[in-house]
Amino acid sequence: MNIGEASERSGLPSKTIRYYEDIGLLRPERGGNGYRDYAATDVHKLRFLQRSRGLGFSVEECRQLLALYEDKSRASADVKDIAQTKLTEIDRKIRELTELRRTLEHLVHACHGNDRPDCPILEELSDGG
Amino acid sequence: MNIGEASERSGLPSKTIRYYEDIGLLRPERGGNGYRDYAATDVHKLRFLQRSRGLGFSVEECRQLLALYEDKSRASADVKDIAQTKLTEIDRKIRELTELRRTLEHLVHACHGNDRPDCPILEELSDGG
DNA sequence: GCTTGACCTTCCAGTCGCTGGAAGGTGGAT
DNA sequence: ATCCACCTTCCAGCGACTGGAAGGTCAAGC
Repeated sequence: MNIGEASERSGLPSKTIRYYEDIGLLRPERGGNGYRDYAATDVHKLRFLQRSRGLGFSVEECRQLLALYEDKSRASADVKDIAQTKLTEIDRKIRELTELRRTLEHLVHACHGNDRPDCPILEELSDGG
Repeated sequence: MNIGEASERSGLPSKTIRYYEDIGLLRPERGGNGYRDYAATDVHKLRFLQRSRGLGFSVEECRQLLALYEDKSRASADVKDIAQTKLTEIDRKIRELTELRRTLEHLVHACHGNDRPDCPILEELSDGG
Protein backbone atom coordinates (compact mmCIF):
# COMPACT_ATOMS: atom_id res chain seq x y z
CA MET A 1 0.00 0.00 0.00
CA ASN A 2 1.04 3.62 -0.51
CA ILE A 3 2.14 5.96 2.24
CA GLY A 4 -1.26 7.65 2.42
CA GLU A 5 -3.01 4.45 3.40
CA ALA A 6 -0.20 3.47 5.78
CA SER A 7 -0.67 6.90 7.35
CA GLU A 8 -4.41 6.38 7.79
CA ARG A 9 -4.00 2.90 9.20
CA SER A 10 -1.18 3.79 11.60
CA GLY A 11 -2.46 7.16 12.69
CA LEU A 12 0.86 8.82 11.84
CA PRO A 13 1.17 11.69 9.33
CA SER A 14 2.96 10.81 6.08
CA LYS A 15 5.63 13.36 6.90
CA THR A 16 6.37 11.59 10.15
CA ILE A 17 6.49 8.21 8.45
CA ARG A 18 9.05 9.49 5.94
CA TYR A 19 10.99 11.00 8.81
CA TYR A 20 11.03 7.67 10.62
CA GLU A 21 12.42 6.12 7.46
CA ASP A 22 15.07 8.86 7.24
CA ILE A 23 16.32 8.05 10.70
CA GLY A 24 16.29 4.34 9.96
CA LEU A 25 13.35 3.06 12.00
CA LEU A 26 11.65 1.49 9.01
CA ARG A 27 12.56 0.33 5.52
CA PRO A 28 9.55 -0.21 3.27
CA GLU A 29 9.83 -1.70 -0.22
CA ARG A 30 9.68 0.55 -3.25
CA GLY A 31 7.43 0.03 -6.25
CA GLY A 32 8.58 0.43 -9.87
CA ASN A 33 7.30 4.02 -9.81
CA GLY A 34 9.49 4.88 -6.83
CA TYR A 35 6.55 4.98 -4.45
CA ARG A 36 7.02 3.48 -1.00
CA ASP A 37 5.13 0.20 -0.65
CA TYR A 38 4.05 -0.71 2.88
CA ALA A 39 3.37 -4.30 3.89
CA ALA A 40 1.05 -5.23 6.74
CA THR A 41 4.06 -5.78 9.03
CA ASP A 42 5.25 -2.24 8.26
CA VAL A 43 1.90 -0.83 9.33
CA HIS A 44 2.14 -2.93 12.46
CA LYS A 45 5.50 -1.37 13.27
CA LEU A 46 4.15 2.08 12.54
CA ARG A 47 1.29 1.53 14.96
CA PHE A 48 3.81 0.22 17.46
CA LEU A 49 5.78 3.46 17.04
CA GLN A 50 2.64 5.56 17.26
CA ARG A 51 1.69 3.93 20.55
CA SER A 52 5.13 4.01 22.13
CA ARG A 53 5.64 7.66 21.19
CA GLY A 54 2.21 8.40 22.60
CA LEU A 55 3.29 6.74 25.83
CA GLY A 56 6.15 9.19 26.08
CA PHE A 57 9.02 7.02 24.89
CA SER A 58 11.65 8.96 22.96
CA VAL A 59 12.40 7.97 19.39
CA GLU A 60 15.63 6.35 20.57
CA GLU A 61 13.74 4.35 23.17
CA CYS A 62 11.27 3.34 20.49
CA ARG A 63 14.17 2.16 18.39
CA GLN A 64 15.28 -0.07 21.26
CA LEU A 65 11.76 -1.33 21.89
CA LEU A 66 11.34 -2.05 18.19
CA ALA A 67 14.61 -3.97 18.12
CA LEU A 68 13.49 -5.99 21.13
CA TYR A 69 10.12 -6.48 19.51
CA GLU A 70 11.73 -7.82 16.36
CA ASP A 71 14.25 -9.96 18.21
CA LYS A 72 12.50 -13.12 19.29
CA SER A 73 15.35 -13.94 21.67
CA ARG A 74 15.12 -10.77 23.72
CA ALA A 75 14.42 -10.99 27.42
CA SER A 76 11.28 -9.37 28.73
CA ALA A 77 13.45 -7.98 31.54
CA ASP A 78 15.09 -5.62 29.01
CA VAL A 79 11.73 -4.18 28.08
CA LYS A 80 10.70 -3.92 31.70
CA ASP A 81 13.87 -1.95 32.45
CA ILE A 82 13.11 0.60 29.77
CA ALA A 83 9.53 0.98 30.94
CA GLN A 84 10.59 1.20 34.59
CA THR A 85 13.11 3.95 33.83
CA LYS A 86 10.41 5.81 31.95
CA LEU A 87 8.09 5.44 34.92
CA THR A 88 10.64 7.08 37.21
CA GLU A 89 11.01 9.97 34.77
CA ILE A 90 7.27 10.44 34.59
CA ASP A 91 7.08 10.53 38.37
CA ARG A 92 9.71 13.23 38.47
CA LYS A 93 7.86 15.27 35.84
CA ILE A 94 4.59 14.97 37.75
CA ARG A 95 6.30 16.09 40.97
CA GLU A 96 7.84 19.12 39.25
CA LEU A 97 4.61 20.13 37.60
CA THR A 98 2.71 19.77 40.87
CA GLU A 99 5.20 22.02 42.64
CA LEU A 100 4.95 24.51 39.78
CA ARG A 101 1.18 24.37 39.94
CA ARG A 102 1.17 25.14 43.65
CA THR A 103 3.41 28.18 43.20
CA LEU A 104 1.36 29.53 40.33
CA GLU A 105 -1.94 28.96 42.07
CA HIS A 106 -0.65 30.78 45.10
CA LEU A 107 0.28 33.71 42.87
CA VAL A 108 -3.02 33.72 41.03
CA HIS A 109 -4.93 33.74 44.32
CA ALA A 110 -2.76 36.50 45.74
CA CYS A 111 -3.33 38.73 42.72
CA HIS A 112 -6.49 40.78 43.02
CA GLY A 113 -6.72 40.96 39.23
CA ASN A 114 -8.14 44.41 38.94
CA ASP A 115 -6.93 47.36 36.88
CA ARG A 116 -4.51 48.66 39.44
CA PRO A 117 -0.87 48.16 38.60
CA ASP A 118 0.40 46.46 41.74
CA CYS A 119 0.54 42.73 41.10
CA PRO A 120 1.91 40.05 43.45
CA ILE A 121 2.72 37.80 40.49
CA LEU A 122 5.16 40.27 38.99
CA GLU A 123 6.55 41.07 42.42
CA GLU A 124 7.27 37.44 43.09
CA LEU A 125 8.82 36.91 39.69
CA SER A 126 11.02 39.92 40.14
CA ASP A 127 12.02 39.54 43.80
CA GLY A 128 12.08 35.81 44.09
CA GLY A 129 9.83 36.34 47.15
CA MET B 1 29.21 44.49 34.74
CA ASN B 2 30.30 41.89 32.17
CA ILE B 3 28.19 39.02 31.00
CA GLY B 4 29.96 36.53 33.27
CA GLU B 5 28.90 38.35 36.41
CA ALA B 6 25.38 38.92 35.04
CA SER B 7 25.27 35.20 34.45
CA GLU B 8 26.29 34.38 38.00
CA ARG B 9 23.88 36.86 39.52
CA SER B 10 20.92 35.86 37.38
CA GLY B 11 21.52 32.14 37.35
CA LEU B 12 21.36 32.03 33.55
CA PRO B 13 24.24 30.74 31.37
CA SER B 14 26.02 33.42 29.32
CA LYS B 15 24.96 31.62 26.17
CA THR B 16 21.33 31.93 27.17
CA ILE B 17 21.72 35.60 28.02
CA ARG B 18 23.17 36.30 24.58
CA TYR B 19 20.36 34.30 23.06
CA TYR B 20 17.79 36.37 24.93
CA GLU B 21 19.44 39.47 23.50
CA ASP B 22 19.35 37.94 20.00
CA ILE B 23 15.61 37.48 20.22
CA GLY B 24 15.16 40.97 21.60
CA LEU B 25 14.26 40.35 25.25
CA LEU B 26 17.06 42.50 26.57
CA ARG B 27 19.30 45.30 25.30
CA PRO B 28 22.32 45.88 27.51
CA GLU B 29 24.75 48.76 26.92
CA ARG B 30 28.09 48.11 25.26
CA GLY B 31 31.46 49.26 26.58
CA GLY B 32 34.19 50.81 24.42
CA ASN B 33 35.74 47.36 24.02
CA GLY B 34 32.54 45.92 22.60
CA TYR B 35 31.77 43.99 25.76
CA ARG B 36 28.17 43.89 26.96
CA ASP B 37 27.69 46.01 30.06
CA TYR B 38 24.84 44.97 32.35
CA ALA B 39 23.18 47.40 34.73
CA ALA B 40 21.43 46.31 37.93
CA THR B 41 18.05 46.62 36.21
CA ASP B 42 19.26 44.27 33.46
CA VAL B 43 20.19 41.66 36.04
CA HIS B 44 16.79 42.18 37.59
CA LYS B 45 15.16 41.43 34.27
CA LEU B 46 17.37 38.40 33.77
CA ARG B 47 16.34 37.01 37.14
CA PHE B 48 12.75 37.71 36.20
CA LEU B 49 13.26 35.70 33.02
CA GLN B 50 15.03 32.93 34.87
CA ARG B 51 12.15 32.58 37.30
CA SER B 52 9.37 32.82 34.74
CA ARG B 53 11.03 30.25 32.48
CA GLY B 54 11.51 28.02 35.48
CA LEU B 55 7.79 28.33 36.19
CA GLY B 56 7.07 26.96 32.74
CA PHE B 57 6.23 30.15 30.88
CA SER B 58 7.34 30.07 27.24
CA VAL B 59 9.77 32.69 26.02
CA GLU B 60 6.91 34.47 24.28
CA GLU B 61 4.88 34.50 27.49
CA CYS B 62 7.95 35.84 29.28
CA ARG B 63 8.15 38.57 26.71
CA GLN B 64 4.57 39.53 27.52
CA LEU B 65 5.16 39.35 31.27
CA LEU B 66 8.29 41.45 30.91
CA ALA B 67 6.37 44.05 28.91
CA LEU B 68 3.70 44.13 31.62
CA TYR B 69 6.40 44.31 34.25
CA GLU B 70 7.97 47.31 32.55
CA ASP B 71 4.66 49.01 31.89
CA LYS B 72 3.74 50.99 34.98
CA SER B 73 0.18 51.48 33.76
CA ARG B 74 -0.62 47.81 33.20
CA ALA B 75 -3.48 46.16 35.03
CA SER B 76 -2.74 43.26 37.32
CA ALA B 77 -5.69 41.48 35.68
CA ASP B 78 -3.61 41.15 32.47
CA VAL B 79 -0.91 39.33 34.36
CA LYS B 80 -3.43 37.21 36.20
CA ASP B 81 -4.93 36.10 32.89
CA ILE B 82 -1.60 34.84 31.61
CA ALA B 83 -0.90 32.99 34.84
CA GLN B 84 -4.40 31.54 34.92
CA THR B 85 -4.10 30.21 31.36
CA LYS B 86 -0.79 28.66 32.27
CA LEU B 87 -2.36 27.03 35.31
CA THR B 88 -4.99 25.36 33.12
CA GLU B 89 -2.28 24.05 30.81
CA ILE B 90 -0.32 22.65 33.73
CA ASP B 91 -3.42 20.88 35.02
CA ARG B 92 -3.91 19.27 31.63
CA LYS B 93 -0.28 18.15 31.51
CA ILE B 94 -0.49 16.64 34.98
CA ARG B 95 -3.68 14.78 34.05
CA GLU B 96 -2.09 13.39 30.89
CA LEU B 97 1.06 12.32 32.69
CA THR B 98 -0.93 10.67 35.45
CA GLU B 99 -2.93 8.70 32.88
CA LEU B 100 0.30 7.73 31.13
CA ARG B 101 1.84 6.71 34.43
CA ARG B 102 -1.08 4.43 35.23
CA THR B 103 -0.87 2.71 31.85
CA LEU B 104 2.87 2.20 32.12
CA GLU B 105 2.70 0.96 35.68
CA HIS B 106 0.05 -1.53 34.71
CA LEU B 107 2.36 -2.76 31.97
CA VAL B 108 5.39 -2.97 34.22
CA HIS B 109 3.44 -4.95 36.80
CA ALA B 110 2.04 -7.29 34.18
CA CYS B 111 5.52 -8.01 32.80
CA HIS B 112 7.23 -10.77 34.71
CA GLY B 113 10.66 -9.51 33.71
CA ASN B 114 12.42 -12.78 33.27
CA ASP B 115 14.42 -13.95 30.25
CA ARG B 116 11.59 -15.60 28.40
CA PRO B 117 10.53 -13.74 25.31
CA ASP B 118 6.82 -13.20 25.84
CA CYS B 119 6.31 -9.73 27.21
CA PRO B 120 2.98 -8.03 27.90
CA ILE B 121 4.50 -4.59 27.33
CA LEU B 122 5.46 -5.32 23.76
CA GLU B 123 2.15 -7.07 23.20
CA GLU B 124 0.24 -4.06 24.39
CA LEU B 125 2.33 -1.67 22.33
CA SER B 126 1.86 -3.77 19.24
CA ASP B 127 -1.81 -4.72 19.60
CA GLY B 128 -3.13 -1.70 21.36
CA GLY B 129 -4.47 -4.10 24.04
C1' DG C 1 -5.46 12.00 -26.14
C1' DC C 2 -5.58 15.61 -22.93
C1' DT C 3 -6.52 17.76 -18.82
C1' DT C 4 -7.49 17.77 -14.03
C1' DG C 5 -6.52 16.76 -9.47
C1' DA C 6 -5.02 13.77 -5.99
C1' DC C 7 -1.36 11.50 -4.76
C1' DC C 8 3.59 10.57 -4.60
C1' DT C 9 8.79 11.92 -4.71
C1' DT C 10 13.03 14.68 -2.93
C1' DC C 11 15.13 18.42 -0.76
C1' DC C 12 15.58 22.56 1.97
C1' DA C 13 14.13 25.44 5.72
C1' DG C 14 11.86 26.44 9.98
C1' DT C 15 10.10 25.40 14.65
C1' DC C 16 11.65 26.07 20.16
C1' DG C 17 15.06 27.15 23.40
C1' DC C 18 18.90 26.74 23.83
C1' DT C 19 24.02 24.57 23.61
C1' DG C 20 28.61 23.61 21.68
C1' DG C 21 32.51 24.91 19.30
C1' DA C 22 35.66 27.53 16.30
C1' DA C 23 38.25 31.63 15.49
C1' DG C 24 39.72 35.66 17.15
C1' DG C 25 39.95 40.14 20.32
C1' DT C 26 40.73 42.08 25.30
C1' DG C 27 42.25 42.60 30.14
C1' DG C 28 44.96 41.96 33.99
C1' DA C 29 48.61 39.50 36.38
C1' DT C 30 53.22 37.77 36.30
C1' DA D 1 56.27 39.12 26.66
C1' DT D 2 53.46 35.68 27.90
C1' DC D 3 49.70 33.57 29.91
C1' DC D 4 45.06 32.65 30.84
C1' DA D 5 40.50 33.82 31.56
C1' DC D 6 37.25 36.28 29.67
C1' DC D 7 34.83 38.42 25.91
C1' DT D 8 33.14 38.74 20.86
C1' DT D 9 30.70 36.76 16.50
C1' DC D 10 29.09 33.22 13.71
C1' DC D 11 27.75 28.64 12.39
C1' DA D 12 25.92 24.11 13.47
C1' DG D 13 23.27 20.87 16.01
C1' DC D 14 19.87 18.87 19.37
C1' DG D 15 14.68 16.29 19.09
C1' DA D 16 10.96 15.32 16.55
C1' DC D 17 8.88 16.79 13.53
C1' DT D 18 6.35 20.26 10.04
C1' DG D 19 5.80 23.23 5.95
C1' DG D 20 6.56 24.23 1.38
C1' DA D 21 8.59 24.19 -3.29
C1' DA D 22 9.36 21.75 -7.49
C1' DG D 23 8.44 18.01 -9.97
C1' DG D 24 6.83 12.87 -11.22
C1' DT D 25 2.65 9.46 -11.49
C1' DC D 26 -1.88 7.70 -11.84
C1' DA D 27 -6.82 7.21 -12.56
C1' DA D 28 -10.94 9.41 -14.11
C1' DG D 29 -13.62 12.23 -17.08
C1' DC D 30 -14.30 14.63 -21.48
